[in-house]
Amino acid sequence: MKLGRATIKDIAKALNLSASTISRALKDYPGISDETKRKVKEVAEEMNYRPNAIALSLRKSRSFTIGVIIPEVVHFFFSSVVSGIEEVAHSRGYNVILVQSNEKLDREISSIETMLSNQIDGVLVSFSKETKTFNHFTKVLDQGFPIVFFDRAPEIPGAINVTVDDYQGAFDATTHLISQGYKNIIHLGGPKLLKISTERERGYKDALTHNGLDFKSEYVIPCPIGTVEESQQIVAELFSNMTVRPDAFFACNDVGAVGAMMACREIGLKIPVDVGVVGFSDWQFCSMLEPKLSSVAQPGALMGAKATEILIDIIEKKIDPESMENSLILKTKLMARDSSKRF
Amino acid sequence: MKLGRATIKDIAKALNLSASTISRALKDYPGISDETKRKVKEVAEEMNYRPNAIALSLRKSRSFTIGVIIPEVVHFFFSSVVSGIEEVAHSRGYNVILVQSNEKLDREISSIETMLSNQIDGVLVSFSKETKTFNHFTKVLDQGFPIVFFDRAPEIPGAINVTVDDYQGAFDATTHLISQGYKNIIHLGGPKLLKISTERERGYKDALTHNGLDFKSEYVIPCPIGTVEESQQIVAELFSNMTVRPDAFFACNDVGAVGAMMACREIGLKIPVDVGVVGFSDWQFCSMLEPKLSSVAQPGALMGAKATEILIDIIEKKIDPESMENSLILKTKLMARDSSKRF
DNA sequence: TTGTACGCGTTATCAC
DNA sequence: GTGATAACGCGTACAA
Repeated sequence: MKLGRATIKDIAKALNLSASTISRALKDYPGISDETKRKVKEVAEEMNYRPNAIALSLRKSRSFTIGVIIPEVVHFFFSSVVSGIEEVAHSRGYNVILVQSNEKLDREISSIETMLSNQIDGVLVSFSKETKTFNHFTKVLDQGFPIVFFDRAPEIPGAINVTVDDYQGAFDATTHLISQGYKNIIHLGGPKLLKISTERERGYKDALTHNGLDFKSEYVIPCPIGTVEESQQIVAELFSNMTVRPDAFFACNDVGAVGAMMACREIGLKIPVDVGVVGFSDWQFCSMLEPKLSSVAQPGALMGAKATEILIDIIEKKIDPESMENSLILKTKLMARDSSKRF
Repeated sequence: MKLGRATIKDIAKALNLSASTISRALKDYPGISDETKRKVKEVAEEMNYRPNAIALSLRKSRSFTIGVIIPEVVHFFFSSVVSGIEEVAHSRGYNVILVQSNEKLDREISSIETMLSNQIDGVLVSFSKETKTFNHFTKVLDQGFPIVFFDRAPEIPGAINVTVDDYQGAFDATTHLISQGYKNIIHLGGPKLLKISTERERGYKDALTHNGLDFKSEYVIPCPIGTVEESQQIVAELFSNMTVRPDAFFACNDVGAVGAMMACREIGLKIPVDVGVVGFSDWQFCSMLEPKLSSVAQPGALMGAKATEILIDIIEKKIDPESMENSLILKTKLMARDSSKRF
């Protein structure tokens, strides 16, 4: 009874019954006298018995636990996703085990290993910036282990991916800028390796040509690090060097957009009068800035929720991974605020 | 071999050896021929054997997993803490299982129950705003189950708490405002139930009297909801009603501070010239605002890391919870930025 | 209505 | 050097 870890056996001894009777009584099996059930439950309560989930896992080869591998938690988008994941998992009776890769490939690899060792029922993954090959995923995937990817999803045949429509989001944002009369729109890009970056760039490009504007490759400027300082500096240099003056920025993420806003303010350009700015992700702080930053909202919590539902459905064999649509693309929503509205 | 879940027994059969030999060979026990070891490891690799952590947990009554119960993940401070927790846990060979209470008491209660059921080795807790009684903690604590509280910590005798020095942080912030010449300083308070709120208010009060200013209870204004809109509205009303014009705000959190900034801007007051503002927590966006918001930085990741170290030390009996200091108080750091600097 | 025996995967212990 | 057995906590087919 130490540590309140009373087992079925302990109850059995206390009542002079067999372990199986206790087990059955606790689960209201038919064929156990009400009297016994009552007694058993009473004693169980007294000894504060708690079923041992580990023993159950071992028996059923199921842990009712799902794993989550993300680059980092301290990130508005990812924490939103985790929130959605946790919510759905909890409501369906699953625990969530969380690992950050810290954008490192080796931690990503070792994480799935531990997860498998721990008899995790399935995992949700958004891979690291370092990840270029996917053997560590396909290997376990081929063994029938359920994995659902979200946001940063690999192009593996048969992999199930939940993403947002980055292309459309970027297209909308750029179109919006054009509709507000901006003509020289710079795109501050993200890490080239990630599909989300290339998709956003593609949306930007198509929106331009679709609206009769020229796409100029020198208008796409990568911000590999992803800090405010970086984009602020890049934009500042831009204004001092470029022959044609940019009048708008569509950034791959909100942090980049903030940098652009700061750089503009520094050289005395007014937003949105002189320069328009739109970000991507719609982090909380967008509406706290002055002027309020326009941004493309990604449904983070919804993404987490959807991905989790799919994963658990696969685990519980409610759907067959072979026969399903292998990608779910969620809609983004342009939040047009003061930073890009001239009219 | 289905699902790559080869067991020791499978290897034993394949090699015509006993399970115990395999177990020993895999762990390089003395008294096993090198030849056997080689073969065993080879076959294990081939069958891609992975030790079953669940079986191990059952045997050892240890899961090498710690639980984390927090109000919500989508929160800069808490996600920082989680990051620190995950980091330390990982480096010491522990998994992290995450649950959000969503500020609900009942979810908090059921969470510890599942954790105990899952043979979690110990938990880290920051309780919900709803939590007024602590029986659900003391009950398991008394059974010798390791719990370490962080940030929102209860006043239970013997409970181990890791917090930041809210009092000193508030004292510093208020003193800073005074030193900049502000005289009518309003405190935008947080939820009364939380000790962090009362401590911050106490720090504010003491800083005033310590500097020869009067503390007026009507200058402490609660913001129970905690949204930008709420504090914005409260501050706006303040300016229209109060006889004495406030010239500074020390908010219990950054969101409240932003609301104050917005309200001031709306009625044409310049920050920091007319009004000074300081927040608490130093969220990422503070330095993205215009003017940059001064705030009291709390070491979130460090707090998570420290709490985890203590918890694991207790679990591994490296320290005795009875004989240790039962509270660790981390220092805050005032980040004085443009929103409060007149000189 | 209740008890017995077995297995989930692993390892410590004793035996040969 | 290696094997057999028991035990961790639980559920269940089979017996009584």
